[in-house]
Amino acid sequence: MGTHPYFANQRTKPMHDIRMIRDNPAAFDAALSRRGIAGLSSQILTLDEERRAKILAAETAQADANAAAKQVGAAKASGDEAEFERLRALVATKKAEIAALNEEAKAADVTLNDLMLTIPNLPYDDVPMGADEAENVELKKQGTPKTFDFKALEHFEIPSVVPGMDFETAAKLSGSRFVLLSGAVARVHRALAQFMLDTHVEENDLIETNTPVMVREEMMYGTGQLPKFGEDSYQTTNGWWLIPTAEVTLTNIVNNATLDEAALPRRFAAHTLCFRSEAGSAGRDTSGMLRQHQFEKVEMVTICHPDTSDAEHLRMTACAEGILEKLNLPYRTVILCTGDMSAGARRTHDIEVWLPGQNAYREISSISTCGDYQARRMNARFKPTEGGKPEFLHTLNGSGLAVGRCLIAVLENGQQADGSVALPEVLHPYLRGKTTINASGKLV
RNA sequence: GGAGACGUGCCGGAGUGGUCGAACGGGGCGGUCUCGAAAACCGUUGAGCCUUUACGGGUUCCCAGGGUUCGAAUCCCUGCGUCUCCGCCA
Repeated sequence: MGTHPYFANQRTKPMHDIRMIRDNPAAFDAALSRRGIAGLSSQILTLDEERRAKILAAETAQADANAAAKQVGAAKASGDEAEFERLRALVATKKAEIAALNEEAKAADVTLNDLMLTIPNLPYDDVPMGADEAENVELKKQGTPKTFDFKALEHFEIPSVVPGMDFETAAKLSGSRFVLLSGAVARVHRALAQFMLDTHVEENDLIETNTPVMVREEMMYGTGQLPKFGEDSYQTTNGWWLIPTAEVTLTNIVNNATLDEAALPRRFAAHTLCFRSEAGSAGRDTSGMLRQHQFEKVEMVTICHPDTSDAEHLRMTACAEGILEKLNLPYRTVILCTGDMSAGARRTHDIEVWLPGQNAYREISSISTCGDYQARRMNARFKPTEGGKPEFLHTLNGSGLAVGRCLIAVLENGQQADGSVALPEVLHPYLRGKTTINASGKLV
């Protein structure tokens, strides 16, 4: 297994800071052990030493050759043919030596990088240890699930919703895991997206952004979808990838850029389509529109100084929670344990909304701080105001929120005994004052 | 889809085989002048890696990869990208 071409070009340095590992191998091992990975630092450092020795040898030979090559011109100019020939031969000899040494140096470098690529990000100390989602820790519970004096239905069973949520026709058009919304349901779906984006722009000070949904392959490496998770996304015949989340476009805004520290933080929000193959999800959430190949999401991304990323993580979480609170939807917020976090995250908060039809909390937002993991892959840095070398930025991303899942939550939580749905007050202005989907599916 | 041009530092833009990490201009930073500011003038201003306690030294990078050459930003090949004109089109 060789290094992927994208990483072979040396523009990026995958995720881990080798200097940090050299300086404090014990801390590195300790953090990884919390993810169930045994001490790797000694293996890494051995490879690192070998790599540096090879580089030193290659560069020394190169320096010799350069010195000789420089004198060649002078020898020729002064007419000293013998000296000219001697130097010329010397450079030729060195050249072969350098080629061999370079090859060894490159091989050592590739070996080290390949190992580093397989290592997940280090969890922060405040992330609870655990094997799987059962060991996630609840941080907050907001709102009380409403008790219904009738059997709460799932969203696709509610009489007023049924006519506006057509899975059969969607299947005819596109297959399974698609839905055709119409009438009041489509309207409420649209209203939700508008409401979320407006709130983020006007109250949370995020920059409204409208992004492409097809991207170059390189961008999928920047945020970490590739090389390992390509089967989760779709690619067009001419090589573009359909974004599985606007995290890809919003975060890669700073791909290969060096920002002024004064320009930080940059906080973006975008409402986009998202596309996911849901490979490996066969049989899960097959009814209703909880899990689709195509869905809409309002995404938040923050690019910030390393010192502020913890505060930004809390801020972003609050931005997402605020949407649910305005919609009067009960939710709980959990911090994912080490075993449930994705490879790129250093800390993740999940927000789960109450779905009466399922009698359960279900994920509606996932908010992660990636530290400098993505920034290293993207080569995204900032120049410190007080001078000095550029440093890697920190990046965060979170849903704010998944529009389709939010629609489900609004419908299920608002359902009434007569089959109608009472809509949250904050949506009324977006519905020209309408407040309810009546039992026959009409917005009134 | 057809035709062509181009890819250089924070930006604009020179450079067609050696002395080029790269002219010149702009921007940024520091200074002189000024009560202060502007203007003017002077100076300074890329990044990665290796090495060094440090000062410093070395090496690589002019889209990427390969080739020619004693020597490449400069020549050749391939790929990627951008732009312009025509056609088509929401």
